[in-house]
Amino acid sequence: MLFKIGDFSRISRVSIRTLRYYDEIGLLRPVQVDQATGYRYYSIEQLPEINRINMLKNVGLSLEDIQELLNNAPPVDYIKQLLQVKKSEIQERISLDKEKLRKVEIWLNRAGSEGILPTDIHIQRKTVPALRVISKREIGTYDETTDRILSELRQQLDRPGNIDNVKITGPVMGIFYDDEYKELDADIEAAIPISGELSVIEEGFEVKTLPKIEGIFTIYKGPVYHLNEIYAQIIDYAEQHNLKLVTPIRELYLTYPEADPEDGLIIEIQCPFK
Amino acid sequence: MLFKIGDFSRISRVSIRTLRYYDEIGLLRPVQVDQATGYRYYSIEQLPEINRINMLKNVGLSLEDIQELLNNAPPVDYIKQLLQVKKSEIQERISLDKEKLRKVEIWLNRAGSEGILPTDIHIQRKTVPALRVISKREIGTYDETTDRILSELRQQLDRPGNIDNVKITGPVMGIFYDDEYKELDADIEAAIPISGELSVIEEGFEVKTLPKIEGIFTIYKGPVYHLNEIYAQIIDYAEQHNLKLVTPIRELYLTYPEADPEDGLIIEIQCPFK
DNA sequence: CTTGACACTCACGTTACGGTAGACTTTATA
DNA sequence: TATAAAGTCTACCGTAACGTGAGTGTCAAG
Repeated sequence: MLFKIGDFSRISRVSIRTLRYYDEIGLLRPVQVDQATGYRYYSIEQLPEINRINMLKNVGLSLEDIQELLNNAPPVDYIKQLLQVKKSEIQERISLDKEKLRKVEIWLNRAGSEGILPTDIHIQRKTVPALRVISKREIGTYDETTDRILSELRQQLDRPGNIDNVKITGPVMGIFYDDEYKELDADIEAAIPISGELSVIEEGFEVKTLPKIEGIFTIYKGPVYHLNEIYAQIIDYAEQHNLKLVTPIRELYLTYPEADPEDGLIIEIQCPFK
Repeated sequence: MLFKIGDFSRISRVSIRTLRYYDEIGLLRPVQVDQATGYRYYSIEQLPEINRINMLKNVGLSLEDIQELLNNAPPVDYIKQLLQVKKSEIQERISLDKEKLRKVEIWLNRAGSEGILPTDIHIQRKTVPALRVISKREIGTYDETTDRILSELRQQLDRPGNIDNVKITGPVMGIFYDDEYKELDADIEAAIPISGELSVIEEGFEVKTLPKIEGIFTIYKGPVYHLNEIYAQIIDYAEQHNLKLVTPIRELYLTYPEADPEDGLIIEIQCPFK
C-alpha cells in the first residue's frame, strides 16, 4: 500500500516540493524509489513520522535538529532540555513582540496627531572616563543660560595668557542638575573639556575634573523642540530596563554653534543611572 | 564633517556590511563617494535616517517597504494603515507563539512521565458525503464488540446469495454513540460500506445510509492504546476552535484486520461537530 | 493509442545580510 | 620618509526552507 508523492502530499498536507526537499536532505526518505523512473513511493507508516516532523518544526526546531532527534533517538533528558530551550525562545519572542506592539501603538497614536514618520533613537549603555573641563554653574533659564555661559567660557580661553597654553579636547557640554524640567531657575552648568593650564581665571569659573559616569547614551540630530520626545524615550528605556536615572544629565553639543538650531543640532545625551 | 564607514558604523551601531548592503540596494546612500577610491562618506545627517530605518525594521517592515516609505513620503493614512497591518501581524504572532508555548509545555510534562517523543496529529476539517452501509448496533465492550460485529457483517456479505451481488466500497468502520468513554455497556455500531443489493439478511443487521457529516478528521497510525491521547488532542483542537463536538463518532479502519494491532493500525477518526 | 494528469531533475530566486579573499588607501609610528 | 597596521574596496559564496519555472519523462483511463 504505497502512495505516490502527490497522494502522500494530500494525506499528509505537506507540499510536494517540501517532501522532495526532505528526501534530498535525508530527513524523510520515501520507503521506495523506482530506480528507472525516479518515482518516490511513500508508505502510510511515514505519516506519523512527518506529523512528528511538522510538530517539532512548529515549535521552532531546525530541520537539522529534527533529523538528529529522529535518527539518534537521544535520551529523554536531552529532548526535554531541547524543548526547554525552545520554550524559552518562544517566551523571549513573545515578550519582544509585546515590546514592539507597545511601540507601534505609541507611533500610531502620534502619527494620528502629528502626522510624522516615527523617529526612534539608538540608545546604548556605556561609561565615559573622567574629564578635565573649565566650567561655570548658574541658575537661569535653560536655553539662554547655557549659551551665555559657553560664550563666557570661550572668552576665558581666548584671553592672552590662556589661548596658547590650553587646547580644547572635546565638544562643549551642558550639565543639568534638576530632577525635572524647569522653565525658570534651572540649575545649569556649562563646560568645555580642556588640556593644559590656565594662567588667568576669573571669579565664578572653575577648572575641575568631571567624574567618570556610567549611563545611557544617545546621539540626537534634529531641532531642539523635539528634545522632550527624546527624553521621553530615554526615560521609557530606563523604565523598561529597570534603571534608575540620576542627575546630573550631560548634553554634548557636537555641532558648532553657528549651525542652524532649527535642523542642524547634533547632541549627545548622557544620562547616568544607578 | 563626514564619517568613513567604520566611524559611522560605530556611532550608528549598524555593521559595516549592513551599511554597504543598504548602499547597494539604495536604501541609504552615503552622502558622498570618492570616485577614485570608492570610499563611502556618511554625514551625521544620516544618523536619524538610519535610526528610523532600524525602528521600522524592528516592527517587521521589509527593507523594500521601508525604502518606499522613506523615498515617497506617502500620506499619513497610508503609514497608519501599514503600521496597523504590522500591529495585527505582531498580535497574530504573539497568539500563535502562545499556542506553541502551550503545546511545548504539554509535551514537556508528558516527556517527563512517559519519555517519548511527542506525537502530533494533523487535524483537518471537511465533510464526507452520505454512505450506504450494512451495519449492526449493540451494547458491549469497546474492543470486543466492534471486532465481533465486523466479522459477523463479513459473514453476511459472504453468504451465497450476497457474495456475487455486493461490493465493499470502503474501509470498515466503528460508530460510537456515547458521549464519554465507557468501559462496559458502550453503545456501538459497526458498519461496512457497500454497493449492490443483499438478497439475504439476518435479523439484527441493517442496510442503511449514514448521513453526510461535517467534522474534524484525522488519520492516525499507531498502537491502539495511544488512541486516548489522539482523542485528547482532538478535543483540545475543538476547544481551541470553538467547535462543539457531537456524537456519533466514526472510526475508519484503514488497515486490514490481519495487521498487528501493536503497531500496524491505521485509523481515520471522524468527529462531527456543531 | 492518445491524452491529460502527474512525476522527475536541474537551476535559479527568495531575505537580509555574514564571511572571506585579494587588492588598495589611509593613518600611525619609527 | 619608510614601513607597518588598520581600514576600505569589490566580488563572490553561503545561509533556511523551500517556491517557481523549464524541459522532459511516466502513469492510468478511455
